[in-house]
Amino acid sequence: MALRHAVLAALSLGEASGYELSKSFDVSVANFWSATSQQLYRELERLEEDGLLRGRVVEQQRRPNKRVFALTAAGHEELHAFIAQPARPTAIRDDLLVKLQAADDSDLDAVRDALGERLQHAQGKLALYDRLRDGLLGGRSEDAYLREAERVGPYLTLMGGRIYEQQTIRWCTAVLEALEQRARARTESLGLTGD
Amino acid sequence: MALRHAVLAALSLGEASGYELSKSFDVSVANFWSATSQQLYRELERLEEDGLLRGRVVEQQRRPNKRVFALTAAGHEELHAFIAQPARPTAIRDDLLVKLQAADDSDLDAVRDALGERLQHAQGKLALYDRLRDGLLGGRSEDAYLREAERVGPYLTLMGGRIYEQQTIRWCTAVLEALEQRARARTESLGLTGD
DNA sequence: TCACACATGTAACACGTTACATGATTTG
DNA sequence: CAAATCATGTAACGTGTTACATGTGTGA
Repeated sequence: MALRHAVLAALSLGEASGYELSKSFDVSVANFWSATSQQLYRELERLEEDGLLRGRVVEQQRRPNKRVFALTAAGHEELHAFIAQPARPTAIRDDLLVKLQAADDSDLDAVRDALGERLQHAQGKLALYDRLRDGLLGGRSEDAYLREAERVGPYLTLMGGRIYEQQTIRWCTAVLEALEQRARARTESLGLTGD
Repeated sequence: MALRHAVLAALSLGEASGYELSKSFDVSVANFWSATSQQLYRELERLEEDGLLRGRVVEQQRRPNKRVFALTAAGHEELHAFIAQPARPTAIRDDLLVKLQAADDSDLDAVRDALGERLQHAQGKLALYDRLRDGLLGGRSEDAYLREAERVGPYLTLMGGRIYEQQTIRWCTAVLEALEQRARARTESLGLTGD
């Protein structure tokens, strides 16, 4: 029951179609949960079967019809119950960390590449989050927004994502620097290592 | 092929039994990948079948025998290949963010509890990582360690975990404060919101 | 003596990924 | 005219979680 609640959370802000959800759950956009469109279509079916969502077909001109889903009362209840229930710690699982953990000196170039890619990706996401943030704030200050807005969740999760990407950028930069220093030190003392 | 490489990475530093691995892959200890012991035993079987590991039984007095696994040459090759291969962005999936995203004012207490728990957990992990760090450094400075140590991966992933927990602590604290300010503002202006 | 650490596993199920399929409309 | 966007799905497979099972030795 994991994606389930993420979908309910997304729909708690308003109805959406599977396709629309698949946009905001995309790995390179998501700020609180990610999933493929295939997962979403499957989960939406189940949620409707279980009575937590209701879908209706919206006919469109010049593009395919879509099915738009909205929470039912049961769906809202389920969400409140989920929020109240104790959470377990989140698992760390990151390919980049595995690579770094296992790398020896012969892997240095590959690891540097991987770190560079991650760095770029984090910078892109940070820029995206900043744009989303400006959109949410709409000219108001953060303080004013937090006082006045009806729902502060989306803003606070966005800030979570923002801090996460900032930290990723700092870490990648530091690790790249450490690896370069090490590489320099190694070439300067050729053959004198490992004694 | 995800856990697979994490296990190979862990064993690249030296042989270990399933039980020993299950300790370091525990959610509340892991700094680069987490998994349950059940997953590990299953994966170790497969890795041995595929010739990437070799296991041998170590007989012990006063406790059950254990099977200790070590990388084969093929295992090392597989690791190098994995490190060289391009990585895809990591998915964000966090129950706490889902809760925050979905929360309305009636959920505030539950969300505060969840944030408090996460905060405590992060503080515990940070303290643990600091102890592990001291152990790795063994009195040397970070600079010296990065120059002299044979493998810097474990230290750098540990620093990744450390930064991650520090950032979590900062974020939780900021969110808790924002929620409290909001709660105060709400009770002061009863009934005047929403216009 | 009761709980916890050590040590390994099976079985069933839930969740996530990848590949494939279809077809209209808009943009370059 | 090709590519991207809109829109929904099926099938097969790989990964992760939960519950259960077993038995010894150590410390409170």
